[in-house]
Amino acid sequence: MYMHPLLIQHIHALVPLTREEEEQITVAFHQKKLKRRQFLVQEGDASRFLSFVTSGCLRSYFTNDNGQEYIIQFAIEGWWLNDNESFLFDTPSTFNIEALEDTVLLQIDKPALELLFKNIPQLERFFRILYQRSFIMLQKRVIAAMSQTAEQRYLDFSARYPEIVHRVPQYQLAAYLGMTAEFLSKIRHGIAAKKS
Amino acid sequence: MYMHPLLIQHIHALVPLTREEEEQITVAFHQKKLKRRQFLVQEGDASRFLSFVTSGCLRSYFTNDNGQEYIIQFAIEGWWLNDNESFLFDTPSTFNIEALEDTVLLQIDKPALELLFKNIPQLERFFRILYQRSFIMLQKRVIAAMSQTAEQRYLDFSARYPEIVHRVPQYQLAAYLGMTAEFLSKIRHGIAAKKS
DNA sequence: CGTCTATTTGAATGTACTCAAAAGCGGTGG
DNA sequence: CCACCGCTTTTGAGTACATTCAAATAGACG
Repeated sequence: MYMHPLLIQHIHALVPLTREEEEQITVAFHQKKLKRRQFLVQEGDASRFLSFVTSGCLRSYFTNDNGQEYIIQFAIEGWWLNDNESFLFDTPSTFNIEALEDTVLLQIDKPALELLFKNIPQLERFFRILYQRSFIMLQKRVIAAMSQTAEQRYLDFSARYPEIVHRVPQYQLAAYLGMTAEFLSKIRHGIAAKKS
Repeated sequence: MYMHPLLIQHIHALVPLTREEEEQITVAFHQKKLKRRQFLVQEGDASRFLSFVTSGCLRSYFTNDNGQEYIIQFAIEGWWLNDNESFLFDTPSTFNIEALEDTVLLQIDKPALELLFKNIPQLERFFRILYQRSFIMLQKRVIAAMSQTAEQRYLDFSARYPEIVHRVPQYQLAAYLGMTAEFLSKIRHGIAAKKS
């Protein structure tokens, strides 16, 4: 069975793996394809799988009582995503994950992952480092949300993730950055005016 | 040498440990005491130690170009803290950690921690789970910062962490919640008025 | 008690939001 | 190839939430 090499590359970049371990990891994951606008997880579902994106683009978001959507994360090739709380504690998912493009994922469920952890301590280490890094990134996002204006947040994000900016619709970028679509439009207008 | 049992209890709550492993962990940490207002880390320092609080209270915060302070985290008994980015990547710290009360910590440096990870795979698992949970909490904080009013954030925090609310000065709570001290005062005034 | 720090109060201001409507854009079918 | 439809982005006016600055008041600690 063909399996995309990106996953092993990705893990191997942080921890050493033997050929046999690579093989064990590879067979533990299965592939899943999603069409654009298809949901991977919907609010209320159990998020049974941890997913790694090999191609495409998704968003995870939650909807508040007023029906307003807030995007928690975008994920493109080489990114992991799932509802961690649902996956870790076996609770219903509090948010939705939707494909923004046709997407291919590699998935693993919790029992299979626990088995891998047992056989391959290096994998536990990999995820320790991965979550530690994610933690650092999220702290930066909290600081940005608290201390920066909407324009600064947009400029910083554009500089850091230009690829995502041109792949997702503008109103979803606004929902990620914590502002309204109208206001982001005005910010962009303002920036364009300054340049000339 | 006396060592506070809270650390081992804390780890043991998530992963099993043998007596020997407990002993190994215990001797790897050393105790550090801080007086109120003393700094554990200052911006620009290398954050060489990972710290676990056995008593007292600290804050980690960063200062922006205008001199305004934003609190990233409070830590009381049973909490970990450090500048993860500085610790993980050996870069200068971007924020400060200050004791808000007389405080006792257990500390470990990176080489000693790596040695423990090598000898005790369960400890790597412990930190994987710890960072995963921290990640979940931070995602919630991002969502709160984006989607809730200042009053809602204050009420939610008060309900979840009443102990911290009464231990730290109000202006620092404001700096954690992402609002000015003046506005938090007005919020509290408004809530008191509603109740009567 | 006096000094320093923290909290409260008020007025003016600013940043971002809401609502409404118009304009732009991309795909689809005639 | 053009016309239409739905979705996205833009524009504008009015408003709300939160900030800034200044000053008064309250509290804590030596």
